[in-house]
Amino acid sequence: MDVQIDLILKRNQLSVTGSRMKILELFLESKGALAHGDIEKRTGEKFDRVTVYRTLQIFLEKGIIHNIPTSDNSVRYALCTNDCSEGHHHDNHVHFVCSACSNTTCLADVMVPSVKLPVGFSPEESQMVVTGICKDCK
Amino acid sequence: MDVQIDLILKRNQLSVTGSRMKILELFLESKGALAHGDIEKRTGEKFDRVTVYRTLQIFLEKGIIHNIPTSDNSVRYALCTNDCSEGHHHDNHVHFVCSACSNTTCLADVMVPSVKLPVGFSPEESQMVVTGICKDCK
DNA sequence: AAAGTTATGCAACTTTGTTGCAAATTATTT
DNA sequence: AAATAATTTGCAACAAAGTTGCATAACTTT
Ligand SMILES: [Mn+2]
Ligand SMILES: [Mn+2]
Ligand SMILES: [Zn+2]
Ligand SMILES: [Zn+2]
Repeated sequence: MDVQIDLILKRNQLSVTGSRMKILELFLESKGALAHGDIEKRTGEKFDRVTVYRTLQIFLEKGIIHNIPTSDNSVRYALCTNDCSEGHHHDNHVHFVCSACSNTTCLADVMVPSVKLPVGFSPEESQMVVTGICKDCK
Repeated sequence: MDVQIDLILKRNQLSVTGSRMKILELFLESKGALAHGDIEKRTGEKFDRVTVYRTLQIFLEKGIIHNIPTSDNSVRYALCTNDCSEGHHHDNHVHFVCSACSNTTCLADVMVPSVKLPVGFSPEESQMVVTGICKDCK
């Protein structure tokens, strides 16, 4: 695990620091997505709030995590599956938000379907969020 | 216009007040979606921030407006096309966010396609957001 | 081990959203 | 049309979320 964490950080030209290791570890352990608040809780107030913000920010830029669109004003992040790189994300899978446990899951095997847009609109990226009951809550 | 506004408010058992009329008017005029900030700007600081929050809140509950999922932490609202009622929205159309002008458009004619989920997941509602270049910016 | 580089934590601040309550406005009744 | 009842508004005070500059601490390179 520690080796993997080290590898991911170095691959992205990030210096290996306590907060980055710990936060990356959280993402690797966690099945679903994490909000800023989750991370603060699970790190046990060990790191400054500003550090958490900055770490998430740089992980996002580097393509280590991606964020997930939501209807409320919460911001959630999940680990990128693979081959995402600086500025180029390829996590075009569907996200599932459970209305019971409110966990957010990356459905890595479910691709976002393409839709036919009205004339004049040219798509760049599509995101899809499905709410409902997850497999742990049914 | 004024008659229409009056009608919508009364149909939803809302008392007809200055702020509600004005904010509803903004939605009727505007082609795209509005964020809380847009509304504050366009009303010209005429109403208290709290009033705007509460008005949006009740419009949402009544099914007069719906909110649109975004990847950043912004909250955007758009007028419901029709037949949405208290607690029951039926705006299952695709939303388009322009990366040039950053306007958000309801693609009322484009339905959100359904996807096949892994076993154990039961869907309730699906939302889809497409980013790209809109017809005004191409 | 020392120097150079980068990240962290603190403080101070801005923005965003919430709550209680008295005054004002709107709806209803007489 | 005036009085009463019900609802909404704005203010104040607060809480939560996010940002920025800068000195210190930690990490990396030599
Ligand atoms: Mn994902
Ligand atoms: Mn819409
Ligand atoms: Zn669940
Ligand atoms: Zn545009």
